[in-house]
Amino acid sequence: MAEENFFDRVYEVVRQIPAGRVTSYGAIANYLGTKRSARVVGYAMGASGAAYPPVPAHRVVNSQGLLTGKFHFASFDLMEQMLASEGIRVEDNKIRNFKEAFWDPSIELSRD
DNA sequence: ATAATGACATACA
DNA sequence: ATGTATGCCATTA
Repeated sequence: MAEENFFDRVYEVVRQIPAGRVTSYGAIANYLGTKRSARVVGYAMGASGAAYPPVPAHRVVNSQGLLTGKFHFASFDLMEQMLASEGIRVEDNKIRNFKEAFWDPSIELSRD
């Protein structure tokens, strides 16, 4: 078994994302202290399919609010479908109210 | 151990 | 604003 410690960190944070909110890979990486490893966060998401409990990877987008990982889901529409189902407005693979729906772990999880 | 890849981010033209 | 280029960190081959 590989050291999924880092992945576990990512999963744990992503799991704390409340419904109707989204965050960016960089924000998660920043919260973990490895803000440079935003790519690794995305990589961890790819392995999230083998993680349990499953993580709401659909709530994780890039800094532009773009659904870059939708092509990695079971179905392309699945990601935006989930987001739309939680109140997230998605237009052209991008989150419209991204600024409103953005959820920063380093802030939200930092409130005592 | 080295090289290549990747669901990102930032900088520059 | 858009496209190209480079950097970063962890995983896989």
